[in-house]
Amino acid sequence: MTLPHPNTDQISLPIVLGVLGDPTRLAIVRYLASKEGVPLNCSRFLDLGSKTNLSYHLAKLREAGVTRAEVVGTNRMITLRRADLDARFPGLLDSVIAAAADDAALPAVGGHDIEASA
Amino acid sequence: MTLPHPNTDQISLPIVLGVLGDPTRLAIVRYLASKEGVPLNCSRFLDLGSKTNLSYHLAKLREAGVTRAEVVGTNRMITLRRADLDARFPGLLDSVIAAAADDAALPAVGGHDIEASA
DNA sequence: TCCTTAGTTCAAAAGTTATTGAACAATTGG
DNA sequence: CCAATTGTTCAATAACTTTTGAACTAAGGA
Repeated sequence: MTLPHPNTDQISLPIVLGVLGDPTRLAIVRYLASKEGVPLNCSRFLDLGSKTNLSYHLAKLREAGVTRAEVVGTNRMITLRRADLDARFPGLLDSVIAAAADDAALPAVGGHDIEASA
Repeated sequence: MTLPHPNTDQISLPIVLGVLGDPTRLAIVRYLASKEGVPLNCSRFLDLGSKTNLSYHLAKLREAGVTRAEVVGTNRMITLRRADLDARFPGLLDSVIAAAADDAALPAVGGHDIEASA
C-alpha cells in the first residue's frame, strides 16, 4: 500500500518544470510550502478542482518527485519533497515558491482550517 | 519590424515554468546562458530540430518573456532576458540554468563555432 | 455487517501542444 | 534584377494533457 515515487536521482528537471507549469499544481505546491511540516490530505485541495481532477494533479506531482504521498488509513498525507528537490536542484524550489507566493493569478486553497479544536 | 514581447510585469510564472518544461527549450536556454552577452541567431539551434520547429519553440520562449529576439537584417538575434527574469523571479533562472547545466538527458547544441575568424 | 469517508481507476471527450512540409516574406549580395 | 539566406506562416496531423462522471477499492466506525 505504498505509492510509487521516483528516487532523488531520478527526478528530472524538465519534468519538474513542466509539472509546475500548471496553475492548479503550482497552487498546491504553494499551499504545501506554506504549511510545511504539516501533512495534508488530498481533500484539503478540493477548492482547486474535483476529487478526480485533484487525484490526477496530485499523481503528476508525486510522479515527478515534487511531493510525497504517504498512505495513512484511507488518507494520503501529502508533503513537499523539499530536501530531495534542494539536493537535486539547489535553489529551484525556493525561487519557485517565492515567486508563487506573490502570484495573484494563481487559484487559492481556501481557509477551512479545522486546527485548534480545543 | 519588431517582434512582440511581454514586458517584465507581464511575465507569468506558470507560463515560464511550462515553457521551460520542454527539453528542446531548456537546451536553448542552457546554450543561451552559456553564451551570455553574445547574440545568437536562430540557425544556431538547428541541431535541436527543423527550422520550422525551432521557429515555434523560439516563439514560445519569446512570448513567455524568457528570451528577446531582435531583428537584424534577415536574422533574429536571440538573447536571454536575464535581468527581467531576475527582477521578476529572483533566483529562478540561476537555479534552472545550474540544474540544466548538469543534465545529460538534455539535447546538446552542437559546436559549429565560427568565432575568431581573425 | 453496513455505511461513510477518502481516494483511485477507467474510458470518453475536450482541449492543447508539438511536428511536419509547402509556401511565403524580407533582406542582402552579385 | 536575380538568387541566396533567414526565418515566418499556414494547414494538417500526431501526440499529449486535462477534465469529467461512473464505478470501484480500502479502511474505519456504528
